[in-house]
Amino acid sequence: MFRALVLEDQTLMRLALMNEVQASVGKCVVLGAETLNIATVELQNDHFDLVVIDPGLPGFDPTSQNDRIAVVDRIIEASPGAIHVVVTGSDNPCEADGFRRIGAAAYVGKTGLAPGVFSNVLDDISNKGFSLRLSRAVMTKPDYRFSALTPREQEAIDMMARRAPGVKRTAIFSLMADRLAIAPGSAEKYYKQARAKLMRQGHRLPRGL
Amino acid sequence: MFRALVLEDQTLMRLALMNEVQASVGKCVVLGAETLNIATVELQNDHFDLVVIDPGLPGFDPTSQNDRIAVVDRIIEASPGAIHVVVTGSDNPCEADGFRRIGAAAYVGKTGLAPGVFSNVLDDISNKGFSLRLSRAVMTKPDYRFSALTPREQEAIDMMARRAPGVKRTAIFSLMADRLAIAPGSAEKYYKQARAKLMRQGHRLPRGL
DNA sequence: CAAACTAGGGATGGGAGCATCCCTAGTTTT
DNA sequence: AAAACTAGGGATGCTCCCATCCCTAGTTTG
Repeated sequence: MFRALVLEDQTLMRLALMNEVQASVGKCVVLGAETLNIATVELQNDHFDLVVIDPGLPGFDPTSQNDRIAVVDRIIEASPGAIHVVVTGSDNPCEADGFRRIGAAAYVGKTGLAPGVFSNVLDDISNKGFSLRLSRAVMTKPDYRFSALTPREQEAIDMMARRAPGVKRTAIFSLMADRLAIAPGSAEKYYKQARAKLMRQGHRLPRGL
Repeated sequence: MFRALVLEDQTLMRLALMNEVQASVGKCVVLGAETLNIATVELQNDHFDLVVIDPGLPGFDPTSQNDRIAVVDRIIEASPGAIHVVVTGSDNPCEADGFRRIGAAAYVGKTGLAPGVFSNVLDDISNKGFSLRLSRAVMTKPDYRFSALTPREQEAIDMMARRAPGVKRTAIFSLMADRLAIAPGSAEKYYKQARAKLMRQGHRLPRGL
C-alpha cells in the first residue's frame, strides 16, 4: 500500500493537498500532520513513499532561509526512502535550487497549484527526476461556484466560462469529453442542463455564457 | 440570491474557502478571485453580501503592514454593503484590531480554520458583531485519509481516532449521530464497516482503533 | 441551399452512497 | 447474574448523480 504524508500547518490547505495526493496516486493512505513534531514521530514509526512539505511552519521564522531549509532537511533525513515535494506560498527560483541540492524532488508554488496539477508534478518527477512549478497569477476572470449545480454541471460551466474568445462551443464539448472521459453529447447535455438551471433561478451568467 | 466573493491567490485555498462559504450559507453563488484586480472589477459590477479576503497577495510586500491594510481597505470601500472576513496565514492580535477599525467583521487565522469553522465565524458575526479566531497548533495526532473509504466511513474513523482517552465508543457513536444528524446505530455501522474494510486490506490502524 | 452550430427538452438504466433495522457472539462492567 | 460494551455480518429502500440516446427548432456559416 502506497503511503504518503503531508506536513502543512493550514488545515484547509493540508486537507486539499491530501486530496490531491489521493487523486494522483489512487489506492493509498495519506497522513496529514500540522506540526514538525507529529510528522517526525510518524516518519520514525513507519515507512513512507511520498512526503509533501510546506516549510513555512509556525514556530519557525518565515523569513529565515536557514529555518526553512532546516525543516525540509530534517524531514528528508528522517525518510530517506521517500520522494519529497516542497510546497510553498512564497516561492522563488533560488530557494528551489537550495531544496533541490538537499534532495527534494519537486518545488511547487501554491498560487499555481490547482486541482490536478499535483499529478503532473509526480509525472515530472518520474520522467525528469525533478519538477519545478513557480507561482504566477494567470487568471483573468473569477471562478464561479453555484450551489444549485452538481459537480459535473459545475465543471461544464467552468470550462465554458474559461473558453478563449473565438472558440466554438462544440470544441469545448469535445475537450470536456476528453478530460472527463465521457461522450461529447453528454458533455453538451451537462452544460445545457446547468445553464438552464441558472437561468431558471434568475442568475446573471458569467461572460461567455 | 446570496452572493459571496473570495479573494485569495492560492488556488487550493481559494477553492476550499469557496466550499466553506457555500457550506455555511446554503443557497448562494460564490466567486473566486486570484488577484485584487479581478476582485475589484467584480465588486464594481455586482452587489455582494460577503467578501472573504486574504491580504497576503502577490505583488504586495507580505511584511508591509501598510500593504496589507491597503488591500483590505480598497475592498471594503468597493463593497460597502458586504460583510468582510479577513483570513490570513500570519495572524496576530494587533493586526486583527487594525482590520476591525477599518470595518472588517472577522479576523481568522488559517491554521485553526478547519472545515465547519467558517460557519461558526458567521454565527459570531451575527451574534456579537465581530469574530476573532487566532491560529494555534492543537493537533497531537495526524489526520488519516484512506482512499478505500466512503466519506461517511472516513468521518467515523476520524472521530474515533480523535477520541479522548477513557471515552467509551458508544459516547462517540452518540456524538457522531448528533453531528451528522443520523441514528447512533447508523454511526456505529459506518465505523464498524470502515474498520472491517481497513483490516481486510491489511492496514496498520491509527492508535485508538 | 445545405450543413453546422445554437438552445432547449424528455426518458432511461446503472451505480454509489446513505440510513435504517435486525442478527449473532464474546467480553467487560456493575 | 444481568446489563452494557465490543466486534462482526446481512438485507433493504431510497436518493442523487452519472452517462447515454433521442427529440424539436431557430440561427449561422460555408
